[in-house]
Amino acid sequence: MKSVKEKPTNKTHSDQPSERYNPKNLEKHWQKYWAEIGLDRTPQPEKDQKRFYALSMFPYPSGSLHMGHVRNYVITDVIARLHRMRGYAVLHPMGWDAFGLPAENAAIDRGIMPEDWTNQNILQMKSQLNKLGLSIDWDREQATCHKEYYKWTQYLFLELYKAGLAYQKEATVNWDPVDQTVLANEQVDSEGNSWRSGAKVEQRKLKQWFLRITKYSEQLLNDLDELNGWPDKVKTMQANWIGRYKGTQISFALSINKNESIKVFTTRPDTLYGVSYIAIKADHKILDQITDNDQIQKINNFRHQLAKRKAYKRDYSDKEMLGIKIDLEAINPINGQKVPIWLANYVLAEYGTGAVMGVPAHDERDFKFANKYNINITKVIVSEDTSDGDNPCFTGEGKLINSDHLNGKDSNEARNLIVEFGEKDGWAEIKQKYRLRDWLISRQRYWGCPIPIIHCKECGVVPVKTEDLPVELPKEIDIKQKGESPLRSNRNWSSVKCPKCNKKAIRESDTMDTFMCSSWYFLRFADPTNNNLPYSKGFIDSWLPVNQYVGGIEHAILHLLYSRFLTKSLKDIGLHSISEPFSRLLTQGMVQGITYKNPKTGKYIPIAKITNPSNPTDPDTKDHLITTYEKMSKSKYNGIDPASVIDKYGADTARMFILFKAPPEKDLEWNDADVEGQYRFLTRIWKLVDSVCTKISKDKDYLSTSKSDSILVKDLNKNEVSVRRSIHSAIKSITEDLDINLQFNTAISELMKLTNAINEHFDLLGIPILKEGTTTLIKLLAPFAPHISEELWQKFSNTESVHLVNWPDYDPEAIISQTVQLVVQVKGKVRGKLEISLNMSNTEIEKIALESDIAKKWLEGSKPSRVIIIPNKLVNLVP
RNA sequence: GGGAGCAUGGCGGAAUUGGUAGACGCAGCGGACUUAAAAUCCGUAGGCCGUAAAAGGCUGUGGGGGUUCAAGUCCCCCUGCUCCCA
Repeated sequence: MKSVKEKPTNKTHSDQPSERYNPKNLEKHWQKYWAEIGLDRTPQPEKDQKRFYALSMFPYPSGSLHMGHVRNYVITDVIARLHRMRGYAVLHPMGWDAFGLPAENAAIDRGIMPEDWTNQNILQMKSQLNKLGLSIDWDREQATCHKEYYKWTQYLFLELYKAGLAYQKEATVNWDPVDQTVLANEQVDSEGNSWRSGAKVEQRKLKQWFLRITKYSEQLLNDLDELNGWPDKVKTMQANWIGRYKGTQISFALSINKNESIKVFTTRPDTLYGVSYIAIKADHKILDQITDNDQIQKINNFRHQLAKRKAYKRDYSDKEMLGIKIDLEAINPINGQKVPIWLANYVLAEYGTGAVMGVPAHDERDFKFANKYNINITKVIVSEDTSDGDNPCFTGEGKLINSDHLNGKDSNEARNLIVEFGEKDGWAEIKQKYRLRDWLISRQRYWGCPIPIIHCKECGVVPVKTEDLPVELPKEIDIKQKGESPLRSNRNWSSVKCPKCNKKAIRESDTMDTFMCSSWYFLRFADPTNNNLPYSKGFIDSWLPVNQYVGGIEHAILHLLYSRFLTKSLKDIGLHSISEPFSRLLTQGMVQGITYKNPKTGKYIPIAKITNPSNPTDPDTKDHLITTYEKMSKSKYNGIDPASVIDKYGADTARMFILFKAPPEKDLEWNDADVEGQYRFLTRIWKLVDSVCTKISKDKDYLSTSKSDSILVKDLNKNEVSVRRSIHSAIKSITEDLDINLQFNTAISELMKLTNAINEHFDLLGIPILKEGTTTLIKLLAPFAPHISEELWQKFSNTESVHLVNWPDYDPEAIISQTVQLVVQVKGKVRGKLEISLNMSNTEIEKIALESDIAKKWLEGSKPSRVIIIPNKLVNLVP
């Protein structure tokens, strides 16, 4: 292995490659060298130096690095390396999203403490990561489970608490009976199952901590417009999640007590004359008006009936509708008619006002409910389209009937009139609502960040004093404890003195949702060792927002929305001045492995058992197998271990493959043959550089005269001009692909084209152009395949790392060709091509085209009626 | 059910945003080197017709229609797939 100082020109002067490409030794060597010169460390930016913050979503330390991680980190590494070469001060850090359930499960299964298990995994993954040659500044590493970090998570929680953004309330929550914990709405799928355990989620009432994200609904929605560097898809998903909608709130007074009213929310006030009942949720506060014991008993029975069903509230659609009529009546404000009030399970408890006006003729759920309980149905809208005239439940818009003085008006007009009248009369109000709910952060688990609160009988909720932070997780813990949080059962830990009155008090035993820990880590990276504050304002304002954030699409809503919320709220608290955390976002696709499945048994077959990949069969049953690409997982036997790929081909090949195979946002199909293709390409570059060095060392003329390498364009031969064009157009397109388009696959294909172009004309090229070509190629390759680039760079007697040299600029003159190909079309069809000189005038082009054999053949002597000319490109003759 | 997106050779994917479809690579085929194989190098390649071979022609970006001198790209309809929300 050569050191940096050795001169490559002293190598064997033979036509044979003097040394074979051996990634294994070479990569280890350069990784060590980069560590020594501190290449990866974030520099103190010089005055006026531009900064660039590249960040991958930090991983959960599961203990093993998978291909999804590799893809993620290689992408940011390419971008980080590019910007370093372009003279930016680059921040490219890494950390660990280290709290969470798997650590507790490991503790339960294997008796290892969550902390030890996590720390071991971090060490292991870090060493795996380092084999990829990622230019990560490990000096800034953070792990959310380390007290140096979670101290500040707690600090931020208290800041939110003081600002009124963290609060506690009794709430119906999603309880996971398997993991014995509460889940956020987002962690429950549409079937009502836990995202983690898969268990059917139950409803329970518990006192829980919430963050008031809804205060920021409007900002979170409106500011999406400013995120030009985000995929539209993610913005749409967030907008839908926040879900702003407009409607009218209408008050229905009670017939027995006009001072009490039920507020309903509707988008269809035009159907107000069609209201035949009011449906309210089973715990609506209007029920306090009921004093009759029989009634109260009836209501309680109904509540029990609902609780037993464990119906998940978002999953009402195909559930049986249940309701009971109660002895209260409401008054329809538009006509003074009395309408019955029903308790109904289809009224969403946490959404809207907890009450709806039942208009069975024009709402499907109301229709279903009214049919079941024989509630009368009044039609008030008729469709103007006669084809759906007989539909008993018409949800569209139309003309009003049975609506007194509004008869004959259309829905839109009627809506406006009713709302206008209601507003004047005081029973209607236009309201903007959001689907977004406050963020439930309480978890009844051990391995999470403790909520720094003390409950005192005298003083109530008391925040832990800042100087007492962090509230550390106790080491002695019975992790297998079920039903109650293990923290609460540890009385040594949970019994404390009240900071205010010094009397006996109890610690909050809930820990925070891990999304809380991961919603601010990108801030800490800018000021990673601050002992007095989570971070200082100056560092945030100068390094953030993150210039390029890269991660999986699965975080499109939760992580990204929470991070935006926290960034905004901490700005309002005054901790920094930025209002959005990530200015540019790339959501990379999955890495999929080839998967063999027996369609009859449904079993997955390991690839090792496939004897004939073109006609795969089940080794046991001999059935023909179906071949697909699916997300890599152990159960499908389709995973590829990054370590084995690096062992065989080197990290550079793995990086090249993963970048070349598909555009970053698309799923990537792992394919061994393509991996070899990338290895071949790197070997081809290796050989090319070797040949150039050999040619130089044999050229006594060149060596003795110490000729300058600068290129005199006028002296170049035709081939040299063409190669020079390839060099400079490669610089142009690769720079644009990396900086603007984030198209790594096309950037690599440009590298291939350049390599091919130099190889093709090799013998006809002078040494200066060969040198320009290969050294430029090496510089352009450097962000993608950093190790081989460094090795090849040093063959040209360079003493500085290739990763510290300037990214090449292209010469616009060099790209221009003096002749261009003119496409000749006749009636829009390509009939031939002509070589013409650059910037020919339209008249000349027309003349040349008309005189050409192509025109003679296809026009058969007739004059074209029209000639369309795109200069330097195309002429279309229309007969 | 609502919303968004996608559909290009045997495969992964390109296409300056309306101007040469299939860049680049993989797999394939033919050849060179080799006793042989691997590796490497050279050539070839959408489909169909045509020819001894060429030349040449037709057709072609899921299907149908439209706008335009010109459509993978824009518009309408249909089919299929994916994602998000119910």
